[in-house]
Amino acid sequence: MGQLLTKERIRARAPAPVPKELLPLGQILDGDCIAAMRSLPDASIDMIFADPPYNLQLGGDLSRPDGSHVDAVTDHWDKFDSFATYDAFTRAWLAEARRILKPDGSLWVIGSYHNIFRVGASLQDAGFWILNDIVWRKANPMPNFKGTRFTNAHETLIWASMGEKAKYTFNYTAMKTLNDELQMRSDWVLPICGGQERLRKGGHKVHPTQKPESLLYRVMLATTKKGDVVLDPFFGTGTTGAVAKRLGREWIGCEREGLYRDAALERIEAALPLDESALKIMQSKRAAPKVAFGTLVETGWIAPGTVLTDKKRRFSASVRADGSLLNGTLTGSIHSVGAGVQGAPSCNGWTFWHLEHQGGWKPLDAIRQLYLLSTEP
Amino acid sequence: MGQLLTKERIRARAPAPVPKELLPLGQILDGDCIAAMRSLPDASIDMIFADPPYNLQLGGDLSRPDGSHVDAVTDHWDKFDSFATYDAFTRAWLAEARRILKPDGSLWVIGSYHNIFRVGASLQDAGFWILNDIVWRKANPMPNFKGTRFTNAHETLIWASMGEKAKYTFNYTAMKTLNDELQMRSDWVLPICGGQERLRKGGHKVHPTQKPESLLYRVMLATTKKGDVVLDPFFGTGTTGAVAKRLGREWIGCEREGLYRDAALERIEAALPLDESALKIMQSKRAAPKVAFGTLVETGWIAPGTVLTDKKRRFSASVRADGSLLNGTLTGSIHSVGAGVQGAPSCNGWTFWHLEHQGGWKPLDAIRQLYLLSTEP
DNA sequence: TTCATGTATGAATCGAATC
DNA sequence: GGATTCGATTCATACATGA
Repeated sequence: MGQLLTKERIRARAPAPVPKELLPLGQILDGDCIAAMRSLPDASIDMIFADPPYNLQLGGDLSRPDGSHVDAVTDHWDKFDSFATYDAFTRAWLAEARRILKPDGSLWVIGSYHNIFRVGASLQDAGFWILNDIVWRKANPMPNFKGTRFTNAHETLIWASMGEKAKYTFNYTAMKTLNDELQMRSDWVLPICGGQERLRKGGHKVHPTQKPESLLYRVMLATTKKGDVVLDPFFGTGTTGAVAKRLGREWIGCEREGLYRDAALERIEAALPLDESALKIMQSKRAAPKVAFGTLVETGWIAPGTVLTDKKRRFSASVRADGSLLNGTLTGSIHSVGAGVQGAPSCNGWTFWHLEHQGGWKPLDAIRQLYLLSTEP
Repeated sequence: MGQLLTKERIRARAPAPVPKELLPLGQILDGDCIAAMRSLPDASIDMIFADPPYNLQLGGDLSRPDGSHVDAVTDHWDKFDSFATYDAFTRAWLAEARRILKPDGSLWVIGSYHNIFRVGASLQDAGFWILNDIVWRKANPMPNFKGTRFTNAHETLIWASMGEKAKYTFNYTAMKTLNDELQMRSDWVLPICGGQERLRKGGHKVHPTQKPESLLYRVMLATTKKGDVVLDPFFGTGTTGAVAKRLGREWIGCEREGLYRDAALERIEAALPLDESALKIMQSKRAAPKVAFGTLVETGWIAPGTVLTDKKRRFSASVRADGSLLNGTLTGSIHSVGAGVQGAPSCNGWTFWHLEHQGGWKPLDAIRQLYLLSTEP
């Protein structure tokens, strides 16, 4: 078993695989992740999922418009002196990760714009070969309260093999099935972790950055086989372990905070392998195609300056560059200006406003339908 | 003009702005982008949009920091050398970009997983401060034909200011309007460039990676003002120039391929600028002319003695002749009394205090809007 | 029980001008 | 340059409360 010299091993000049009995399966290694990984043998892990500190570098306190306080990530483990310090830390854990991964294993890392560019460059430098970058589009992100930037509504994952020519596992058909018979894309719409799933103690969240199980579910289903060994060097409250158990994968974690370790063990203990019907519930729905009026302006379907009227041509308004309408001194969205000219409390601008199109007088909604048709796969 | 020492410039210790007459507006500079940028004065550009080469194999497009040409990378290239060469090239053009950007200017870069992590890390190292990473989610991407990875369905843009404390332009309200009254998020769904928009010659596309105008439209509408100078160091077939002309922004391009320059000039020549009224965008209150509460009292919009309450009528205060409020022994501005009655550290009196107006219960802000409309030219 | 309403909150690099 | 003042700013979801 496993010690025989198979054709594949000879061709790959790979050493004999490490027997699973020598690995601390189903255990959370205490302490610093680099030291913990050092205790593992070479080429023994099938997949690593890493959620390292993001190095957020937050400024002062932040309040919502209603005056309530935003509970930020201020934990000591997210603090680094400089980019150089963070890079050194990143290179160190990536080197250990590379040593313990099998030649046909793969690496996942998740991050935000604060750290992901540094991590991505470092892992390329270390010899990893990027297979995809995946965008987790959050269905329900925190808004930008001060109106100073775009709402930070996504995080980025990198999926990489051991090298340009290295093999890796990708369950293409499973992904296609999960995505209603269309190829799974590099952008995934998933909700953030909350509700029942969020671990709480005394009314407070146990970990500030607990990841949703749906995210790990898709990662593991896509890029590991049943029985594979998955390592998470930043285990936290054990989402990776819980999902691994549910999907019949082996897991190993590294975590230095005792509070997190305890919560994770309790959680994983309670996790049950999923049956088929439960799997279906985990599937993500495809994002409903939603088109903002501004998109039609940006994409040239409706030119700025176009004059819109209502069906009976009693009212008119002109389109501006940002998709707002102008009627005398009245400006705003298609809905608010539609309401304004009628003196109505509200109005569906999509059906209220009309324009000349191909010889006919059509509601905006008809243009939106045409746009949607043109962008369908 | 422009050479006078204004209050603002003295306070900011900024040098005199560069007169636009000294800039090659509406021109495509021939040659290597680094050399071309070197011909531009310091602190003269409001925004840079850069679409650099994505891949090391496109070695022909690369130059060394000294501007000399890098021979095509052939069979013997080594991965480390290639990344290092690409990084050196990136650092070189970023350094020039930084020199010519105004202190309150901003930088946009677009890339894919092949290069964006290296570019992102380099621009952080150069002192740029990332404001957002933006995901361009392609509505109609190329499928993954071999079924070996996830469909690569997005590209990444980075938007960065000149530094952590630097100012920058963000037309928050215009973006919110463009997105049907919801904050614009960091993930943008836009179609790829095709159909009529795609430049072709003899049945073949002129440029392999022509960007859609809708993408540049959103970038420019969000982060530049009318009349701003936009530079594109990798001009290609001139999408940046065409959109700049349409939106009333000035543009400068750098492009070494004569074929692309010719196609770009022809295309931009044909582009039609939007007229003034269509160009107007929704102004945020920050940018709107300020109205003091006292002005509403002075001009009779709100009579001294009027009683204001909060929305739920828990608190009340009366208006005094000088525009101050009175609540028991508490007196002061609409903001400080609003904060005082709630025991809150701060309060926006404009939205907190309400009064009876034309049969309805309206916030002070609504009266301010009416006043502003009445005074508009 | 169901529905309507109110409140809490999530990896956030979140203000600008004047004194 | 630091402190102070003015006043601009939120989306989706979960859950508790009350009708």
